[in-house]
Amino acid sequence: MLGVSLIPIRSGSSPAPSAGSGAERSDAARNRELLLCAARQLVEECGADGVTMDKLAERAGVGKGTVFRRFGSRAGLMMTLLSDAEAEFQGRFMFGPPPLGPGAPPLERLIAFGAERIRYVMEYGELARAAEASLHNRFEAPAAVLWHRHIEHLLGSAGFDADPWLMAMSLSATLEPERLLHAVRVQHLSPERLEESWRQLVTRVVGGAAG
Amino acid sequence: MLGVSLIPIRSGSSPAPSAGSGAERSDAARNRELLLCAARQLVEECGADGVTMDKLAERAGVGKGTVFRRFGSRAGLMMTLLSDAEAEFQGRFMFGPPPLGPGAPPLERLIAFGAERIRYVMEYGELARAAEASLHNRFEAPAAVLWHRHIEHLLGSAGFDADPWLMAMSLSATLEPERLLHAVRVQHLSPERLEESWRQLVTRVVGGAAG
DNA sequence: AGACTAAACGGACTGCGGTCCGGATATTAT
DNA sequence: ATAATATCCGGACCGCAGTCCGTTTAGTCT
Repeated sequence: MLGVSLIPIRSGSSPAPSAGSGAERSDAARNRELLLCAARQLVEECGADGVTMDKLAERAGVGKGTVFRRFGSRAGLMMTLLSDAEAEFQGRFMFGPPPLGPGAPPLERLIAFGAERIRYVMEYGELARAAEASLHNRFEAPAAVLWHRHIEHLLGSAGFDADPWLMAMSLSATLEPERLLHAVRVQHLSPERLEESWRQLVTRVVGGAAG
Repeated sequence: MLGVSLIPIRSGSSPAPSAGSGAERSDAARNRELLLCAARQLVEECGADGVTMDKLAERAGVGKGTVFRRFGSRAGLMMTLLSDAEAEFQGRFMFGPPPLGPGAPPLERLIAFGAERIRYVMEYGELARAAEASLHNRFEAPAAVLWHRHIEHLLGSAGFDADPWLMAMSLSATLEPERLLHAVRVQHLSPERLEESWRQLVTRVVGGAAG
């Protein structure tokens, strides 16, 4: 097992600086707090899709440049807002109790992973969608890479013998927020039905054999 | 079999008006020709991602409003540019020779469909990606609905007995242009490897059975 | 031909994400 | 305390997709 570090995503509300030489300047820290607070307010008021960088800057009482220096982009802002929930989810499927965490058979872990992911998207879907929107490298995002590796690893453990890397890509595609949100919110499919279909999918992929 | 109409997408370079009372006005027809011609030039020069609506309007010598009246949106423009290739592809998998068209066993048709789709994306991927970008209802686009129904139908014919609608959604997700382009252009996977993984996927999905 | 009308035109305008750089400020060294 | 400096701030600015509405024009009717 590789020594993968947990939570490679942006530090959430924690005050710790990322790296480099000196610590974070006090005004910068203060502004980050203001921005995160204002952002959460705005998400609650307008929904994730209704949050604009201008509104956020105005609400927090800072300049627009400050917003972009802090978060890099709109997607970066959304990732930051998600980071706590994301870290908690990562902890559960990597170190938590079975069937999601280690201890259960790989196929059951895969099934549980999909089910948990669907629930996650039902709760944070808008943020998650916004976090990967327009990002030219949404597939390289640390969280996405981690999920991919996890699925790939479970496929391998379950005895899947043909290109687990690509199969993990296909399975990840099924669980993308945009698709799941559309299925539930527009086409009115129940999350339970999505979970059952995921179960069918992974069971057949792991179990079946193709010449 | 339902009487699905072929090519429900935007009429390409054909001069025919869509419907309604009167025919298309002559200046409108002239401007559409100018716009399509200019658009193809720009795609060749700048790539699909480099085409902006302003550039297009200037190149065609028309106002910006005209561009949007004609195509509705940037995505609409891209769909129009794709319509010929798209119609040809649709014709092939619905009425063409086996194994893609009718006559071959469903599983072989599914395998061929993925392979052809991958080749299609290798050729028109940028346009296809741009055609479904930012569209709030990319999943409702006529072409996407048609593919979905086709896959669903093949799954049913192959004896798949559990929620073919959702399974078709998962399979479609694997074939999305953005993902395939990223796999080939950024991660340098060969199209052949993608095709083989698709073959594994559909074979297992169709063949295996899950309690 | 001349008047009438519905359709098409065009470009100014808005809102957005993102960039840039001159000026302000916190921190450190003296 | 004062000076030096690296960092941060702010908002003007850009390019883009998409909208709006006053103006022009093609087709039609007399």
